[in-house]
Amino acid sequence: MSLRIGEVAKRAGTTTRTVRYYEEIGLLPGSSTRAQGKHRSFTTADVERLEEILRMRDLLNLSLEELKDLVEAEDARALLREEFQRTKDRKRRRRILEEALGHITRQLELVRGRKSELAKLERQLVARRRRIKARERELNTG
Amino acid sequence: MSLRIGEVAKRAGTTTRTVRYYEEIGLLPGSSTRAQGKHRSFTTADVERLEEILRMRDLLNLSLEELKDLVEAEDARALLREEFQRTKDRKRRRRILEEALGHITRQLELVRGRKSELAKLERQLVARRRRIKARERELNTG
DNA sequence: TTGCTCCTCACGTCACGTGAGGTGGC
DNA sequence: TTGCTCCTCACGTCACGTGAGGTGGC
Repeated sequence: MSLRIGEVAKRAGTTTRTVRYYEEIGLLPGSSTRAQGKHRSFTTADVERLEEILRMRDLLNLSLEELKDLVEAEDARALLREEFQRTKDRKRRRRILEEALGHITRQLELVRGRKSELAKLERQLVARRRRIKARERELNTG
Repeated sequence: MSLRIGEVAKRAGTTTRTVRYYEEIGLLPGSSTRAQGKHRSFTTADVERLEEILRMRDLLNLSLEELKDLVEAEDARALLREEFQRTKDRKRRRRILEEALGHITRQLELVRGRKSELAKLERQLVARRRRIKARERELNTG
C-alpha cells in the first residue's frame, strides 16, 4: 500500500514541509524515479524510519547532519546483517557482531546520559515539591 | 564578586553570543544601568539562572518564548514566597502554596513524559543488544 | 604599553513555517 | 466537475555562529 506525503506526516506527527526538507537534504530516500511535479509515494517502512529520526532528533537533540550519519550507520549495519547471513566465516561473523554491538553501545550511552540528566532535574523538582507539602502540613497543624 | 560575560558563558557551558542574545530578548536581566559600549557585569546567581534555562532548553526542547514564560512564572513565585513570609493570613498562605504546588507539578509532568520516552528508546536498544549478544553466544557454542 | 577580552553591527546558517500560484488524483 | 491534497519556488523566522572593526581593563 502506498502513502501520500500528508498521511506520512500525520502518522509520524510532523508536517509535509519537514518530510520534503528531509528528502531534500538526503535524510529520507526520495525515490529518484519520481518525475518533476509528480506526487511522492511512501511506504509504512518510510513512516517508521521517519518516526525513528524524529525521536532521535527530539530526545537526543541531534542535528540533521548527525542524524544523517546515524542513518547511514544504520544502513551499513543492514548490509552487514545480510553479509552475516551469507558468510560462513566464523571470524568475519564475529567481527560483524562486534561492529553492531559497538554501535548500539554508543547510542545507549547517549540515551543514558540524557536519562540521568533528566533524573537529576526530576529530583530537584521532587525536593521542591516536598518542601511545599511540608509547609502545607505546618500550616494545618501549627 | 562580579563576573564578565566570558566567564559566565564558560561556567554555564555556552557562548558569549548566546548570553548576549538572551539578554537582547529579555530572557536574562541585562542591567539597564549599563552605558552603551560598557562591559556587562554578572553575579553567580545569574550563572545559576542561565544554567537552569539551558538545562530546560536542552532537556525539554522548550522555545525561548516558552522559557520566558517559565522564567516569569519563576519570578512570580519568588514574589509570592516573599508575600508568604509577610502575611499571617492562613487562607492566603494556603493559596500561595497551592499555586507553587501546581507549578511544580506541571513541570514534573513534562520531565516525566520525556523520561518515559527515553526509557522506551533505551528498552529498544537494550533489546537489540541482547539479540546481538545471543548470536555471539551461538557463534561460540554452535 | 601589550594582550586579552569585551563591545556593537551585521551578514550567514540551520531547520523548518508560510504563503503564492499552479497541477494531480479519487 | 468539484474539493482536497499535492507540487515547486521563495521569502520569513528562530536561535544563534562568525567575522569586522573598534574600545576597555588587569
